[in-house]
Amino acid sequence: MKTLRVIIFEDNRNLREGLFQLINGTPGFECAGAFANCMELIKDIRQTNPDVILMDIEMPGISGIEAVQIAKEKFPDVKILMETIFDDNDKIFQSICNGAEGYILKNTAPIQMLAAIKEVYEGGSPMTPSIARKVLKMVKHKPSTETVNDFDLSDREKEVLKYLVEGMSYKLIAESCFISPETVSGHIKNIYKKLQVHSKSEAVAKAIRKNIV
Amino acid sequence: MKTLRVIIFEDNRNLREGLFQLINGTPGFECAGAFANCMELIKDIRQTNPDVILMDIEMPGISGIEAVQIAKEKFPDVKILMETIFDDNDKIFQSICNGAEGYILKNTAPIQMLAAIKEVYEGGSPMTPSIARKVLKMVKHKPSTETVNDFDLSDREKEVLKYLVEGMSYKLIAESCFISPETVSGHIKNIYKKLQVHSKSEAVAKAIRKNIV
DNA sequence: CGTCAATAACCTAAACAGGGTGTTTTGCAT
DNA sequence: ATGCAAAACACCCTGTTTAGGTTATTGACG
Repeated sequence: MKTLRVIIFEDNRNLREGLFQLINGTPGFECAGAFANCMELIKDIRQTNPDVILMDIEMPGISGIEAVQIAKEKFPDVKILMETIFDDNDKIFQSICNGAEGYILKNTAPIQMLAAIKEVYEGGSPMTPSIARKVLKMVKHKPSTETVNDFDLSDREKEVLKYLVEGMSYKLIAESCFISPETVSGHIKNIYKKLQVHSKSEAVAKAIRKNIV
Repeated sequence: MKTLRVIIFEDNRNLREGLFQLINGTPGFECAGAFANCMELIKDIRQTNPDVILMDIEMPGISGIEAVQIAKEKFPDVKILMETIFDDNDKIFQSICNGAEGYILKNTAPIQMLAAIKEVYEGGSPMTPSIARKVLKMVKHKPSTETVNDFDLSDREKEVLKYLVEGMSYKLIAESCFISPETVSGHIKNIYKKLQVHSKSEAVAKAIRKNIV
């Protein structure tokens, strides 16, 4: 199996050197660089050509979160494993949005740290359970898309509503459904009653917001 | 430390009995029950009073996903660790929404299985890296609310558009803005040009979808 | 001084909201 | 199978709203 090239961005000297030793001392791993900040991020990455980057979230100057964004833009294939002391919701969320693959706490045992490096390389997203817990809460709370409510619309009414949302006139809807415009009008009257609205635009807004479309 | 009471819902007999042996054979763990289906879910939980439930996602009759919902409703404090063969996006997502805490693949090593049980009990959300990867994608893609695009609408135009989305007629908007209906009409013409639409409903749909409101 | 946003007005054809009446289809229960 | 109720269909009428066009004044900004 290929030896994994790893580089480290970590401002704490002890930790940085500790990780360097750990990685270089383990068969199958190789630490191609260990840097105290991200001032020369692009250059550092280019010169070391890593498979995986270990990135501290909290760093002076360019933070790990910004660094992820920059690095991912230039080197989309490199896997990034974030290291953090605090499992702060906001920072995790930002890192995710910027494209980091894994998230582990710094107090993770060395053996698991190495396992995590290997896992990000293989396409997984290792994360410590406490961080995973927070990520789950994000997933659970963000898409507040529920509303089983379809307001008792019939199939035909839903179809007509869909066309309404697309901005079509009664006439166009009639053509799409192969029915007369008057019938469309009839359906729309019923839709309005069921949604309790009085205009196309209100119906469209409600349809989108309540996710009926 | 307290011995963890675990129960299992798993239709595969070999796996069920294997897990039962594993858990009962490990100090600090105790398997209080192992069931082949969720027909008597509530009764089973009440009688065994578990700390953690190991729940197979794929089961005949009541699926693990449904079971999570039912169980969490009656016993909100019990931690649930889902087990699955396939890391199917949709099932994971549903389980999360129903409130399960952890997600591991069935081929996870026994030692990690036990670690996962302990972790859910302690408030974490253990998950195998491949599942975590999918969860991350959900977080990352769900709030796709970006679109810095506000289509160069002026402040007044945005205000008018906001009222449009609320379903107001030109006349009502005019009153809300203390301007004449003709002026509203003028603003709306400009809005249509900028959004490249030709009706209220299209404008409303675009405003909501592109998040201008 | 020119440009742009905001304001205002007028016009016309088309579209819409809301009300009614009536037929055909179709699923469901007796 | 028979018959009811709910959908889907179709048409009419009336007044309102909207889309799209033109034109023009004001004040702010560089």
